[in-house]
Amino acid sequence: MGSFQRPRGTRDLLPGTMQRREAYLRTVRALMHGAGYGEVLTPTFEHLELFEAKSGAGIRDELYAFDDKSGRKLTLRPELTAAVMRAYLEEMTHLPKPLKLYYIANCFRYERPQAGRYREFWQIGAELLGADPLLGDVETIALAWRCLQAAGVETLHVRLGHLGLVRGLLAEGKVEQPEPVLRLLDKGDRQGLQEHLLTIGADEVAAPLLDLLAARSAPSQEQLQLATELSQSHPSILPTVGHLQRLLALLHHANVPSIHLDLAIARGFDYYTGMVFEVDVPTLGAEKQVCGGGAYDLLEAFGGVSTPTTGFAIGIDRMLLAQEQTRGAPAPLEALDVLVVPLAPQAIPLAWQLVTKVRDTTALSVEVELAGRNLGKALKYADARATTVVVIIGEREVAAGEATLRWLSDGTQRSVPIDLVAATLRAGDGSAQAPLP
RNA sequence: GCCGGGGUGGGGUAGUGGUUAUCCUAGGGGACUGUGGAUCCCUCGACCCGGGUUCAACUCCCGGUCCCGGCCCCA
Repeated sequence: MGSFQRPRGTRDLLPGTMQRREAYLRTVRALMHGAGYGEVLTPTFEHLELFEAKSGAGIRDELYAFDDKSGRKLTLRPELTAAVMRAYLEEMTHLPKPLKLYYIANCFRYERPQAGRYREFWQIGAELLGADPLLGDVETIALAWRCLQAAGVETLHVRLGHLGLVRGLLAEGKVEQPEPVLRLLDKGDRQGLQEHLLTIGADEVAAPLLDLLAARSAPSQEQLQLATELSQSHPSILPTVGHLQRLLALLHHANVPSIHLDLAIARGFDYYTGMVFEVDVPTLGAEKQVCGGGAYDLLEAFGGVSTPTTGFAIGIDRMLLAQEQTRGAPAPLEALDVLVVPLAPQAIPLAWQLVTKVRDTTALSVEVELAGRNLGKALKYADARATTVVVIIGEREVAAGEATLRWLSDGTQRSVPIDLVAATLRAGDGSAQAPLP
C-alpha cells in the first residue's frame, strides 16, 4: 500500500463495479425518458443558505460547508431536491407544466459512515412540478417503482402514508407545533406520544392519533377502514381518506403491487404536504431505506410561486448493495471479448489494422496483446481476462493472409481470411458475445 | 456525538514478549521463443499510526485512525 488512503466514508469504484452500475443507470435513464422526464445536472456546490432555507440551520453540521476565497458561504450539496427547485425558479418557470425533471448525481453529508451510508453517495431522483395532486402521486410512485424494480432486487417493501391525516387531526385539535408529534408518530414511540399529547393538552385528538399508530402495520384495507371511521367524527380528514382510496386504486392499474399503507409515516419536515412514501430492502440492515419521496411545496419558501410538486430519490449505493446480495459481488475487471496476438514482427501492423477494423465495426471489446508475450503467456492472460476469442497472427498466418481464431471456452480453432475476421467476430458465431455482468 | 467488535503482503490467513513472521491466492519471471485454465521453481510484497511499559513490543497498556455492527440522525 502507498502512503495515502481515501478519505473516510468514500469509496473507489473499480471497473467491474462501474460496469454493473452503468448498466443499471442506463436502464434508469431509459425509463425516465420513456416517462417523459428530462435529465438535469446542477452544481456540485451551492449557497449554504439554500439548504438552510429548506431544512433549517440545524443541518449545518452535517454539511461539507466552506467559505470560498471571496468569503461566500458554500456547501457541497447534501441532496438534489433543493437545488433542482432553485434551478427551476432560476431558469425553468416558463416551461410548460407539468414539468418532469430527473437527475443522477453525487451528494455529500458529514455523517458517521455505516454499512450502506457513505459521506459521498449517489442518488437517482425525479421531480414533477405542476401536476394534479392525485395524478402526480400516481405518476411519482409508479416511476419510482419502475426504477427500483430495474435493479433486480428481490424484496422491496413500499410504505405509503399521507400527512393530511395527521396534520388534519392536529389542526382540529388546535395543536400549534405539529413537528414533535409527527416525529414521535414516525418513530412509533407510543408512550412518548401519549405523554406529549397529554402535556400539550391535545386530549381530543389523542385517541385517533394513537389508533392510527397502533394500526400502522395492519393490512391497508383495515387502516383505510379506520381512517374512514375517524373521518365521520373528524370531517377535516375526509378529503385525505378519499385521496388515498383513489390513489391505491390507480396504483393498482399502474402495475404497482403490494403497497402497505402506513398512516403514521411522517418524514418530519414542514414542506411535505400530502402523500409520502418510503421503500426498504429489509436485508440491508440498519440503513435499509433505498427510496423516499412524497408531495411537497418548496417553491414558496424559495421566493417563487407555490406549485404542487412530487418527487422521490433513490439511493444508488444501497440499491447496488442489495443487488449484490442476490447476484454476488462483481468481478474487479470487465471481461474482454477479443484479444489479438501478433507473434511475429511483421504481424504487428496486421494486428493493428484488424483491431481498428473490429473496433470500428462491432461493439466488442478488443485488445492487441501489449506486453509482447509469447503465445502461451498470451493465452494465459486471455484466460485471466475471461476472454472469448483469441486471434492469433504469426508468420504462417501472414504468409497465408489468414488469422487463427481460437475460442477459449472449448479450444476450437478456425483459420479465417484476414479480411473476414471482423465480420466473423461480429456475427458472434454463437460465442463472441459479452456476457452480462 | 455515543456504544460494542476488529486491523499481519493486493485478497484470505498462521503465529509469538526475543523467530529468517507461516501458508494459500493474486501480480511479475522461468521450465515452455506457435497453443491457456495444470504442475514445478524463482520473485515481488505485510505486523494501521503515535506514545508508554520493558534489556527487548508485531505481541502488553493508553491515545488516535480506519473498517464492521448498532444508537442518534437520516433532507
